[in-house]
Amino acid sequence: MPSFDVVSSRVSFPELDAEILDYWKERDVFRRSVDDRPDAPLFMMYEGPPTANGSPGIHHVLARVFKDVVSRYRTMKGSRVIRKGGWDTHGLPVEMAVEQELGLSSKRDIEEYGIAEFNERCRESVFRYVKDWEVMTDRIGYWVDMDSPYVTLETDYIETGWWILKQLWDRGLLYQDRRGTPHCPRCVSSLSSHEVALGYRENTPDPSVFVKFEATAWPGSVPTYFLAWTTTPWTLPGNTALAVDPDAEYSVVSVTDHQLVVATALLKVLHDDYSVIETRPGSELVGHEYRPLYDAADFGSSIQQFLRRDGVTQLEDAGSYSPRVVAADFVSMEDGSGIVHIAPAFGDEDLALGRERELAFIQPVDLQGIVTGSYPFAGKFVKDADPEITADLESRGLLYHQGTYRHTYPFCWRCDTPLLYYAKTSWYIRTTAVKDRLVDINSGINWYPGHIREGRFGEWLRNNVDWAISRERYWGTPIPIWRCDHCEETQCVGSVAELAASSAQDLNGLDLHRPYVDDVVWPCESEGCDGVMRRIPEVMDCWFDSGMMPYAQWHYPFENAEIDSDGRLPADYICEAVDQTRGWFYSLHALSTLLKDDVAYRNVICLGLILDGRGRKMSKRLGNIVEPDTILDTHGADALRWYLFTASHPGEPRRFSDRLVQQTLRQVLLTLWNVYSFFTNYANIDEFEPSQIPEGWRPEAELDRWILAELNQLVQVVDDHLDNYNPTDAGRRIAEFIDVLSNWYVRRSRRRFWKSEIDSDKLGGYATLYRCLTTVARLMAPLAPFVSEQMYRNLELRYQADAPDSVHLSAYPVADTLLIDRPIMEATRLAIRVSSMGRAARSKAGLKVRQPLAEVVVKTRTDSELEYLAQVGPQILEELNIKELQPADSSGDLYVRARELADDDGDTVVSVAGYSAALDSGYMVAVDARITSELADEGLARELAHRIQNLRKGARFEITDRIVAYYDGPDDVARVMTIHGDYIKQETLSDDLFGSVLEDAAKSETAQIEGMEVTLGVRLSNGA
RNA sequence: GGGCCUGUAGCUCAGGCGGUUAGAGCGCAGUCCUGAUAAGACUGAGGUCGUUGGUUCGAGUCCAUCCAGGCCCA
Repeated sequence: MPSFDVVSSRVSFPELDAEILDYWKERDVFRRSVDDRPDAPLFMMYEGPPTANGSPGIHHVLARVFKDVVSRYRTMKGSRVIRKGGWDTHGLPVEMAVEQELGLSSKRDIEEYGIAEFNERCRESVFRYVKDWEVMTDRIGYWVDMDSPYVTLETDYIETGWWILKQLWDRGLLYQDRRGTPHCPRCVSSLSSHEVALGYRENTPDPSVFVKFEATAWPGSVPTYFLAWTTTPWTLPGNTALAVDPDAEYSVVSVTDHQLVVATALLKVLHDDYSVIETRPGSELVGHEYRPLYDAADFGSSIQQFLRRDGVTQLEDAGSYSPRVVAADFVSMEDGSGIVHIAPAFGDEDLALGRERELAFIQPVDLQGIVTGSYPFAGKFVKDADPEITADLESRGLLYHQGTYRHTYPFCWRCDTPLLYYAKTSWYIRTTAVKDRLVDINSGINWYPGHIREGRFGEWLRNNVDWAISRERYWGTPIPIWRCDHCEETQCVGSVAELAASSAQDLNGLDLHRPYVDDVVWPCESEGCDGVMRRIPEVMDCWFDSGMMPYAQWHYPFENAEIDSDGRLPADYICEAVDQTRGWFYSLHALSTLLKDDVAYRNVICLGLILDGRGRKMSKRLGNIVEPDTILDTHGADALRWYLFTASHPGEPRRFSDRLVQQTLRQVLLTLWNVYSFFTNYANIDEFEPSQIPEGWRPEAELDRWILAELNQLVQVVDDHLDNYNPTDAGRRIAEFIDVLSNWYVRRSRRRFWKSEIDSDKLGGYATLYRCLTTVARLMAPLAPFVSEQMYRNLELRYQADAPDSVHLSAYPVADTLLIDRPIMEATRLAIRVSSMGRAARSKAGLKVRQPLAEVVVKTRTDSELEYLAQVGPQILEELNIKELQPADSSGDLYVRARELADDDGDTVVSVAGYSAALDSGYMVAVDARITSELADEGLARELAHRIQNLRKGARFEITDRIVAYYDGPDDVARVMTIHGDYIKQETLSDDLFGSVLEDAAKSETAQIEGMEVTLGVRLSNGA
């Protein structure tokens, strides 16, 4: 019975993945990795909930594997890692998709279709791709609790949200206000500042118009106009004032037959000839009245006005208005004309100024962005009305100039409609009340990369504005505020029980969504009021939903009130892409600051965006999302994971490339696999078992001491990197180790394993390689969970009955620092370098490695390296196939002459005194290029042995089969076959070499060797 | 306009505190090695280390400026 399962060098990683997935499922490994250690320290990972209304892309895989690697590492380090899956199910994106499917295009359509039915469709749609997500999650080896995920639409989840809002309400942090709010006319909803942040688009063209407002009582007989600038002509019908800087100087200039008033500093905007008539400060313009461009009374728009009574400013109906010039402190002297068009119905600054100066308020546009009233351009969408307004003004001589202005303008992050600023009431959370705490608490968060903390995120927090949380939509967490329809009575409801009590109804089983929750009403209890308490129509921003997951996933505080103290708050670790800075990272942080005055997460990896092959951001909208399935089916999960971890540091953006995944596979995973396969093949031949390694065994052979030194240093470094949330450098270091393990350790050790007897040297080799493979398997388990599991099971588990049955339940390796032998590491590095240079020297002189040479002269950079050279000389000689090594110093004749011949720029190989010498950075490796006839014979012997080996291989003999070889060729061949017969026999496991042609050879060939025609043939030996 | 990040070979990326001639992988051309390897080694072509200044005996590295790109914000 073989010691280990036979490992073929040909491996299908996708098939291996499937086998391992079955194993995990069978043994319930993931659940046990959490549940079987109730007393272990807790490590909390929060899953940022994805929306499952679309299939997952490669960028989702990126985030998920970075979440997984940390969780698996912490598990192996002994923590109990809680990670509950979650689904984000509410919000505009969901509504958008359903609207599209149903062919609805407005809120009116939705209401005609029916809110109940519409929301039912939304509910269905968000689980449509859950299966795809589960399959992907499983397939990439992301361990997360998908059996009991939190779901933002569930009653318990919503109830926690209500509780939170009630807390804020009681503290006066939840309020309603009329503001100039970014508003999407297609979605007919306002957006929060962080949603706006998601949709800025640069270089957006907008009209740039300079408009003339005619002053009505300007002294003198020449018509005089105030020149104002705007990029939104559609707001002009809403104009009720012009603002000037009272301290700036304004000029009155004469142009053809009229006069214009412009800030002196901005006279450069005038294109025509003009002459300055007079100048006066802005303060002297204040109070001047002018004729409105469109008198609201003539076009059917209602006129209201801000009036201050007893210190309270309110809007009241008015029959007419007289627009005038007012002073403001925000008038720019950078662009425009220094006179700012004010429309309180739109911009936030305009609205504030309207209140302050008791201006008129005219709203000629509805919430869908359609111009109302009887304007010539009524019924048009505002952006379409722009050119018509401009043309109309031009025909009336009120347009001074028009052009195009390119600037960065916000668009709806989901539907790409340009946003309008629109004065309306919304609900806000007063985050500005805790702004300092937001900033302070952030300084205690460990950000990767570190610059995010003070940079992007810190900057964002320092510019914090109140969080607009209401959405005039349908599918979302309903805002739990009930209001009397007659009086001012308002109640914020903090739980379902409270709602039941207030409404005196049994609400068991009530769907808290609209429209059902809207049906819960009760009589107003205010004295003498006969009104009815009804819920306000708005639902919550879906970012609020995701931000409250630390509490809502446990239905806190209705259940699990102990999370405050049991380690489940806050998270130890979260990880999402950088676009969540204003999204989830913020909503978690804001709510945690408000509710707990503490961090929501201690460590966070902020991933760069994943780009497509052309460097563009991947998004559903562009349709350039890479499907993970194809990659997984061809290269396997470990290759994809490894690539994602190591291709670039997590914070950097990365282009995704299938080619590079394949490269990773070959270079790292296949190389390791081949070492593994090599080991098991030979261990099986020799019936090596780990139990044969003596207790307290220490490596003796130089190579063994070297690779174990490298291994233990690797353990230290990798552990340190992973402890610092850096899988990238951890993976890169492991890959470097695999490279030297394969290309130096195994290469140099092969002959030790070929020996037929098993001695202590060979046993040392097995012990060493066994330790390397088992240690690497554990080290890389968090990164490549599949291949490491397979190696662990075959190498360790079958020999340790009491070992955990999964590598992911085993302990992370600990370095044996006593084995980290620095001198031997440096010596071997020197051997590798000298060998490489020696090969260069041979190659340049056309001396193939199979041809033995007499001597190599090595000059090192420093004297201390000469000692190393003595130590590793035999390795170098064997590697280079040379008889003797001669050390040299900088005064050596050969070195001096080589230096003279070499150009002083760059590496070079020169030919000097019969030697071929490679020079590099103060080193020289010179090989004696002279080949004696003895050396030539030896070279031929090696060549013949090599040919026979190839025939063995071609005949598909077993590695251990003994054979008989036949040859036919010139005398030289016969001579060498005789002189070096023993060597050739030993190398090729031949019992006999016959100088004739074998007719029925298992394999034979006739070839040109060193200019001679030689025929070789092999067959299995029947003797021995 | 402001903030943060990035700029090194055709591509993907390394280059602690400033220090001899700036590296690796992939790709291309050629040679070699191989009884673990789907691999590996060597050679060649390919670099104004984004630009321009500065500090220094010495700058890919530190400072400033500008340019380009990305993300974010006004």
